[in-house]
Amino acid sequence: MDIQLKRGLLDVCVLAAIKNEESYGYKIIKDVKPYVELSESTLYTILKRLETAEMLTVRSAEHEGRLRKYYSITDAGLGRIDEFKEDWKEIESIYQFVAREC
Amino acid sequence: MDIQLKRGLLDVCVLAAIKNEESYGYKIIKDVKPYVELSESTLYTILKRLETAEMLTVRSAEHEGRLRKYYSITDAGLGRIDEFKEDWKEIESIYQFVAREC
DNA sequence: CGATATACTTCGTGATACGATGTATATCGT
DNA sequence: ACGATATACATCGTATCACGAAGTATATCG
Repeated sequence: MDIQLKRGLLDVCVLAAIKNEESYGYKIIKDVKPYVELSESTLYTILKRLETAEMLTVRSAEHEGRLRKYYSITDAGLGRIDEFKEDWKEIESIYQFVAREC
Repeated sequence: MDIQLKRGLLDVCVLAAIKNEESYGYKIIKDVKPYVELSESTLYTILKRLETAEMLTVRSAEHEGRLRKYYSITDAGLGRIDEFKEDWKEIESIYQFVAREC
């Protein structure tokens, strides 16, 4: 998919991936993969950004000798998803405008 | 609407605005306005980019003493719109993923 | 005659997706 | 026993891009 099109979709995809239960980097990538391709460098950039924006919280825990950082969504994160749903109406009308035959 | 979300949508909106008949900057902004807000500086950047990518062609003509640059879509431009329609299927599935309740 | 609309242009800035690269451990197959 | 692969997180540099600000210039309307 077009890179530019992914912008604005990725943040919200990551939030959706931790919406129901906390998750960690590698799992998020796998969960999101069926919908969008997401590289590790991109994901960790996004996670840091969302953390700064207080849309998620982090806790570190050891899992089988390896460190894992578990991410949980906050109310602000849930609010971000709601905003996206609002924006979706506009996006759909844009699609109609672009795809219309005449 | 979220700026990041607009990326990838704007190019295609501009192409859609000249899809059926040639148009010019000021008119494109007005035609697209009901769907997305688009500033002049953004539009002219986009027009230049699309021209470089050979998705549109330009001709200059005088109109009531003022210069106007008329833009027409090319086959590559029409192809770009088709690509967007393809991407749309993915975008919709992303929306389902993000907006699902569970 | 000033405000507003039309019309195009350039510059600088901030946001951001991604490839490349690096570190480190666990598991699986042969 | 050992190499490949999967798991897991991190950093850096680059290219792309939307936008506000500011500028130039003419036409129209009240």
